Order: sequence, then structure tokens, then C-alpha cells
Amino acid sequence: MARAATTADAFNAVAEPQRRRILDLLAGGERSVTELVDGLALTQPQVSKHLRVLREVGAVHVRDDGRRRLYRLNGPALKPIHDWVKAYEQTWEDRFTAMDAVLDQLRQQEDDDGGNG
Amino acid sequence: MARAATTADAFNAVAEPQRRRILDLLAGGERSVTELVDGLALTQPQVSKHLRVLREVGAVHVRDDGRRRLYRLNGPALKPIHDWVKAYEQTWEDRFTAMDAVLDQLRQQEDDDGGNG
DNA sequence: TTGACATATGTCGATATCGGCATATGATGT
DNA sequence: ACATCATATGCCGATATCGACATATGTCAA
Repeated sequence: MARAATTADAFNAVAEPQRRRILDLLAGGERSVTELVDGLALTQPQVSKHLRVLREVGAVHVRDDGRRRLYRLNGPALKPIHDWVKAYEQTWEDRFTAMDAVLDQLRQQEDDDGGNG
Repeated sequence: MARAATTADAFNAVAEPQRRRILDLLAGGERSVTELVDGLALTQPQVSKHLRVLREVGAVHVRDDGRRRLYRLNGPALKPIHDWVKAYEQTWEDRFTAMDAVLDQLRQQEDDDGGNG
């Protein structure tokens, strides 16, 4: 055993900036591979491979359209990420960050007092 | 040039399941490394290394406490993730997924109709 | 069938990642 | 100084990742 998590889940799929860009573009509606290539200034194989990863985690759906393949966003695949991170949302809401600042202050003083004096 | 994004941002830091577990535990309050080791059934170097990554992206803060080091969650570092994924939230809200189902249905029929008959 | 277009896949090289183990660093108490 | 506890780092091996390039597969039009 030498490595653990791979690209096989939404978190990893989305950790790649280019893949986020792809999703952001797809959020605007169905796009062909070529349209993504043009819109993102990436090479075609690059886009196809990223799309594969996104497909494998269910973040996008494809349908055939003549010689093109139209990719479409599948939002629900991102829900686990949202759910997870949502639990932390309160930690940066104003009241809480203010409270945290106070607590940090107190801890700082504790450290200073304990260390010297 | 051969590789691109690394562990240097919150998205990547959080893509690792063990690191999410660490954050989840820290959400319950300050913990020492040993407490994390015990609580997560990981080896001590494993935990220290993951904490390093989390530190580097600002997801946790440390303070010294005698021979221990107490780690604390720093929620705001996760805000970029939340902000990004929030834009997709509507895609899995009931009304929208229902609408999507209908659209998929229509596309499916289009494909069937166009491909044969 | 041939050729152009659209997309997917394979290979390669450089590098990053993760776990495991050993070891270094640092603080505490005696 | 020494032993012990607590944590961080270094090195290794296995593997995954990403970009670049070439090439395979598939579709359409003439």
C-alpha cells in the first residue's frame, strides 16, 4: 500500500483548477469539446482527459450530437462537497470571526503570561 | 513543465480524506497532535504531515502549550471552496433537478428520434 | 471509399503524493 | 546531564498526476 485517495471522487476532481474552469463554463450550458478547447485555451486531449475525470465522478453528462459530443453539467455530483464545507460556513461569519479574534487574543495573553513573568 | 496544481491550495488540501477527518475533529475544538492520532487511528508522522499541509494553506493554526502543540481550525481558509461550490447549489435544489430531469427526457427523445426512424 | 472534422486514448517524462519507518528537534522533570 | 514525552522531518518505494505529442476511433460529406 503506498497511496490512498485518487481522482475517483468529487473532491479530487474539483481540486484541479482546469477542471473547475471546465465546470464553470459548462454552468453556462451545454458545450462541445471544441467549444471548451476554444473557450479555455487548452489542448484538445487535455480537455478530453479532464472531461473523463469529471464524467467518472458524475460531475458531467454527455450526449452525442452528430460527430460532436455535448457535455453538460451535473450539479448534484458536487453536493457532497457543498454539504461538507457548509458545516464550516459559520466559522467565517462576522460574529464568529470576531469571537475567534477575542479568543485568540486571550490565548496569546495566556502564552505570554505563562512563558515569562 | 510537467505538473500543475499541488497541495498548495485549500481545494487540494481538502481533497485528502484524512485531512478532512482532521478538520472535522478540530471543528470540535483545539486538539494536540496526540489527541488527533488517538482520535483518528493514524500514525503520528501521518498526522504531523497532514497538519503541515493544512497549516500551509491556512486551514489550521497552531499554538505552543508546553511540550504539546495545539491545533485549531481556521475556517475562513475554506471559504473559497464554499464560495465556488455555492454557485452550483441551485442545480440540486428540487425545482431545478426536476426541471433538469424533464430536459434530459427531451434530449433523450431527440437522440432517439434523430438517430433512427 | 476517401478525406476532413471531432473526440478519445495511449505513451512518455517530470514530478508530486502518500504511507512507513527511522530519526531529529524540543520541552519537561529529576 | 539524562530519560521521557511530544512533535516534526527525512528518506524510500509505489503509484498517481499532468502536460505534450502522436495516434486511434468515429462521424459526416462528397
